[in-house]
Amino acid sequence: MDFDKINVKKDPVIIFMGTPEFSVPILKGILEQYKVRAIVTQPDKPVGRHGEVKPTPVKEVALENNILCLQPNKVREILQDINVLEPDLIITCAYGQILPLDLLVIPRLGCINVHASLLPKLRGGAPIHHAIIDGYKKTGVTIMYMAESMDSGDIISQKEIEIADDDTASTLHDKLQILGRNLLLETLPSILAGTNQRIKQDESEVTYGFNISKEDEKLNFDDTGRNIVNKIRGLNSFPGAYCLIGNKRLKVWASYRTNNIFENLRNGEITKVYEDGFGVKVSNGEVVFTEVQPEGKKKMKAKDFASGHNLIGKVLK
RNA sequence: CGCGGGAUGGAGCAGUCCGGUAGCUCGUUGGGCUCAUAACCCAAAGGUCGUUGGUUCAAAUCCAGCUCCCGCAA
Repeated sequence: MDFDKINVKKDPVIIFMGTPEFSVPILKGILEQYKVRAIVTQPDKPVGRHGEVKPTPVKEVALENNILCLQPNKVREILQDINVLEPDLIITCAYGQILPLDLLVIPRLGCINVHASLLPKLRGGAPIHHAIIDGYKKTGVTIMYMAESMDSGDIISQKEIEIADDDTASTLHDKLQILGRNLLLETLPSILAGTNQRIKQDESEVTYGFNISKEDEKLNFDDTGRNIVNKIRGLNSFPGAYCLIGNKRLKVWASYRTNNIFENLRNGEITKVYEDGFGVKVSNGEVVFTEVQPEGKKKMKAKDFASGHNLIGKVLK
């Protein structure tokens, strides 16, 4: 039988590249409607306290669905394999490595990426965290073509979302992964048909949200209450913001700011113990910690922490 | 065998080095004070000190093993 003559649409050959939890709903969304020829993800790495080697969340989906899974240390190592598969389209989402130009030019329809911000805002590896830390009022997801320099490619489609005052990086992450899945599924037909739009990024509007560094996780009580609270919720629930009490780390998981002024206290000094936590003096007022976690302990209500420690007069750093 | 902290009434902690009556800040319950209160005062209940074994006249405490929890680093 000659399949070309009975008008059977050939499935596009799609390769998916992604790694963390964020990519999973997006990959699953694709799998509901399309075939995926191969999945590329980061190598299994030792994770956790005992160095257990665990597959990446994306690899688990590949295994469940019996899809070819490649885990090169460097993408360059699998250029040949990708070439052989003759992909029509490569879809990436939080893969974790820069794709070389040699790879970008392989698929007939190009390489597209699902990025968790409204590009050109927040290019980089941690757009969700930075959207909150940097005090953005809204963010979103972008489907774009991939270019050689990071997150600079032409925009295909975008969807916007408000950042709520009680959003954390974690809740925003969950909202954006759903938004990203929906937007990708809406956009894919036009991409596969070659009818999608393609908009250049406005370079004058570019901001960055690079990966979180150790220094980013440390609270600075000379900063404003607003910035401190944003940092705390922007790093919840991973990796967490911390400060030092004595020489021990204290992670801070939740907080709010007040307008109370304590002029004769130093920045970082405990102000008061309240019903729902304890206050810390900051440059322009006070931040009340409501959930904390000392080294070696579980998360606890800040009020409970205060019960077991005499905090008045202590200074956090 | 990566480094380290921890397990003590319902919660958070002290006590362990140097063995000898179970302590602190809260919470809960009852009572009192008050126009009133999440404030204050008084009282009560609630713990075989993670687990197993050892040493001892005597173990939360010393010794050995085990289980579970967590921080750092990757």
